[in-house]
Amino acid sequence: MQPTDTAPGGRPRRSDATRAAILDAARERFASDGYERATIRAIARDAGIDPSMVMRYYGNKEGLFAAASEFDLRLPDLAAVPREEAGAVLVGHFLERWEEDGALTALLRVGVTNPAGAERMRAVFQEQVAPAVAAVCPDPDRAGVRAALVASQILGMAVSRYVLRFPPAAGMPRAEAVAWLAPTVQRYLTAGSP
Amino acid sequence: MQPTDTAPGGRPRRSDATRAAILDAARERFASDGYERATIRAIARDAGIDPSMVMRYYGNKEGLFAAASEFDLRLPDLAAVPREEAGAVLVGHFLERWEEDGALTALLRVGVTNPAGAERMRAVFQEQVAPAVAAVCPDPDRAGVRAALVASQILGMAVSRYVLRFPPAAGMPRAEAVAWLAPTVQRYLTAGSP
DNA sequence: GGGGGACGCCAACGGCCGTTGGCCTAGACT
DNA sequence: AGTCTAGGCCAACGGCCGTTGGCGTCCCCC
Repeated sequence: MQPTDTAPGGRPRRSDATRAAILDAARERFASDGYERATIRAIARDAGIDPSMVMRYYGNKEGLFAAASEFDLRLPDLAAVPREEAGAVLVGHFLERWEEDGALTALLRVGVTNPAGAERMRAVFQEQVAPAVAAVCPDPDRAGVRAALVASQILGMAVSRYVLRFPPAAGMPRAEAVAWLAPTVQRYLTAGSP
Repeated sequence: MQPTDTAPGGRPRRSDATRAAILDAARERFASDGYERATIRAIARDAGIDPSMVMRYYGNKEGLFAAASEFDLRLPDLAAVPREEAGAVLVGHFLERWEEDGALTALLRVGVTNPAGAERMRAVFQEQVAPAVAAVCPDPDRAGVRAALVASQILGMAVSRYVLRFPPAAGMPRAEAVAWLAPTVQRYLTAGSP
C-alpha cells in the first residue's frame, strides 16, 4: 500500500521535508517555466530527489500542480477599512502578495496555457475574490461583475509588470502603481454603473 | 537551394496557398494551445500537409511562431478623435480587434509562457501602443508609463474575458465592458498624475 | 519537348518526457 | 532484537516531439 496522502491532521511523517522540498521546487519551476516546460525531472533535481518520488507523493504531474497551486490570497476584510480606502488597500495587498509568493505567478502562467490551471483560477476568483468584493459593493446582485472588473485591472498589472515585464510597468515603484490603480479599483468596487 | 523566403514583393509562388494554410492553422493552434502544446505535427495536419513542409517554409518552430504572430494592431489615430472620447475609442477598438483575430490571443498565450513570445509582446507594446498613446497624453516624457497603464487594463480584461473566461467577464456584453473600462483608460491617457 | 527547380510525401533519428516496477536501506514499533 | 514498512534510488518503457534527408512528381521556362 502506498503511503496515504492524508490530511495534515495526522502525525508528522518522516518524508515531510521531502514533500515540502518538492512543493517548493515545483512552485518555482511552474512559475518560471509554465506547466509544459516545467518537467518533473527538473523539479526533482531541484529538490535533490528522484523523479519517482514525485509520482509516489503526488500521483502525477497534474496532482503535483494541484498541490503546488493551492494557496490563499489572504484577502483583507474590506468591510473593516474606511470605504474610500478599499481600492488602495486591495491593490496594495495584491501587489505585495504577488511579489512575495511565486505561486501566484505560477498559477497565472499555468492558467493561461492549461485548462486545469484556468479552472483553478476561476475557482480562486469565485471563492476568494468575489466574496471579498461583495462585502463592500452597493449592489450585491452585481457583485460578480464588479469583482471581474477588479480582477481585470489587477491581473493586467500583474501580467504587464511581473510576467511580460513591459519596462515602464516593471520599473514603476509599487507605490506609484498603487496610486494609479487605486482610483480605478475604487470605482469598480463602489461607484454606480456607468 | 531551398526556396528563398524573400519579401512578398516578388512574384506569387505556387506554394502561397500552402504557406497561408500553415499560417492559419498555426495561429489557431498557438491561440488555443499555447506554444509548447501546439505541435508542428498538429498544425500540419490541420493545414492538410506534411510536417516537413512547415520546416521547409519557416525553418523551425520558432520561425513559424514569428511569422504567425506578425500582425498590426491597426490602432486608430487618437489625435483625430475628440479628446474626451479617446478612452472609449481605444477600448472599443481593442476588444473588437481581439474578437476578430485569433493572433492576439495566440500572442498573449505564448507571451506568458515563452521568452521569445514575451519579447515580441514588448516589441508590439513599444512600437504600436506607446506611440499611439503618446499622441494624446499631456506629458510626453511620461507617455511610457501611461501606455503601460492602458495596456495593463486592456490586457487584464482580455485575459479575464477571452483566456481565463471568468464568467462575469466572459458573459458581459462588449458595450458594457467598454462603458466600464473607458473612463479608466481615459484617465490613464489624459488625467494628471495621482 | 526536354531539363531543372519548386513542391510535396515518407520514413526515420535522437532526445526528452511522464510514468512504472523492482530493489535496497534504515528507522519505528513490538 | 527482530520484523515490517515507509522512504529512496535505479533502470527502463513507450510515446510524442522537432527535425532531417531522400525520393518521386508536376509545373514552368527555354
